[in-house]
Amino acid sequence: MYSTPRTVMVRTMTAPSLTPLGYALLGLVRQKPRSGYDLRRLFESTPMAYFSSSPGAIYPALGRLERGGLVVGKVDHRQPLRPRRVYEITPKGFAALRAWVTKPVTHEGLVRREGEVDLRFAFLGGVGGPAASRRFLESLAAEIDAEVMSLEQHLAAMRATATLHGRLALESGIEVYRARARWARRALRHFEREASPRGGRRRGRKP
Amino acid sequence: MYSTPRTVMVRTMTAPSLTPLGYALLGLVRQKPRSGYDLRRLFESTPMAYFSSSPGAIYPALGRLERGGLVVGKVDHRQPLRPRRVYEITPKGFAALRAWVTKPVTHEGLVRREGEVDLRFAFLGGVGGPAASRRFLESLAAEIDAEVMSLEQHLAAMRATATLHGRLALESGIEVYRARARWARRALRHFEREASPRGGRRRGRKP
DNA sequence: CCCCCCATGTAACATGTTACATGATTGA
DNA sequence: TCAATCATGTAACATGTTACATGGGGGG
Repeated sequence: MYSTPRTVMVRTMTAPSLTPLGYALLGLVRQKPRSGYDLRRLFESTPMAYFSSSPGAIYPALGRLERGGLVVGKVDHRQPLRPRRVYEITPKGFAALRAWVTKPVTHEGLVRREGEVDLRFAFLGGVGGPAASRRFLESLAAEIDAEVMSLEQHLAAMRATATLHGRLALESGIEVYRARARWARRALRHFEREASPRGGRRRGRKP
Repeated sequence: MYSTPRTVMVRTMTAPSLTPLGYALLGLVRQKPRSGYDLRRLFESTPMAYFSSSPGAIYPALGRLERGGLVVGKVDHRQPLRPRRVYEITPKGFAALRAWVTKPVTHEGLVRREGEVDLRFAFLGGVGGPAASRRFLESLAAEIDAEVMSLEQHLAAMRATATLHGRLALESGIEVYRARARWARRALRHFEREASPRGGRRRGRKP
């Protein structure tokens, strides 16, 4: 039914494969050191509200990142209030973030896990150069095109049988993907100017 | 931090509040009686692939629906193969589905829980009349407009400070919402023709 | 005196993921 | 006999949700 991998031996030593929340925290901590409370407010007051600001999600997730060696927490006593634990990213954490952010967009990543693509792109600025952005946007546009074609075939096939609402819902999905493809191709132009492989101005790499 | 409801006494006897998967199964079983295996194939081979086809998700979820009295499973021995459990929706299940599908779109439902809105609309055809579709699409368009305005304010506020990638990611989100609003207003026209409160042709209500 | 803000955490619970188990029939 | 298809299920595990706990400082 679902693809059953025959190879079970590999046991990739590397990627511990975080949850979306884990990567979100990692990417935000890379931008600048932040406490759990900082992150909670961020999830409350910005478009990142896709993630829950609940302490029962964030504090355990930060603990996992720290146990995995991807961030380190340092206690900050300077405030008169209760001491804060401020987290910074480690080289290992930076490597994990870059690996996640720079991998090409897949069908799976586009269709399941909503929001992941945008999040990866938003963090790409800090960890990859313009070439990485180009690769990302090109693979995104290609995956979207494939998905749109697949959805259009479905729409044509169901045209006779399905209900009005079913067809309309599918058309909504198609148009959302079309809008994203247009955005990807427009964004691509921002990175094509600086196409020289090593020259030109480049964006910062590390914080 | 998050809104703490003061009223704890209510304990609404009614809505057991299913997960998205629970509602998806309920809506599909309403269309016609289906087995767990039917539903798995559906999640594999259609744009509903947003949901996992894994048996470890679907069979327990069907069991919960049945224990809650929202569906009933009947064993089908007609096939020469292993007997199938075919589920049908109950009146209670139909009521729960209609309650979920007809409630107005909220900010929460639009921004968190991706895909919920489209799913609710797709199922609305079977359980509500054109007036319900109109109400749904109008509340959806209004919520999207509000969200777009909020995102645009954020974009303007971050214009100076944020990175190129952050701004572009936000623009992607805005354009996706705009595409959805255009769709909602176009879909609305499908239901405004038959605007007479009780007359005109009407869509089927029950299976 | 009480409540709100800052700030961190934990416990119980429900759910989805991954992997495994079972079992009959059909076709190579 | 082996593999594939039909068809249902369970067990271990990680994670998010909800609600509760704690504790100091400032303002009305």
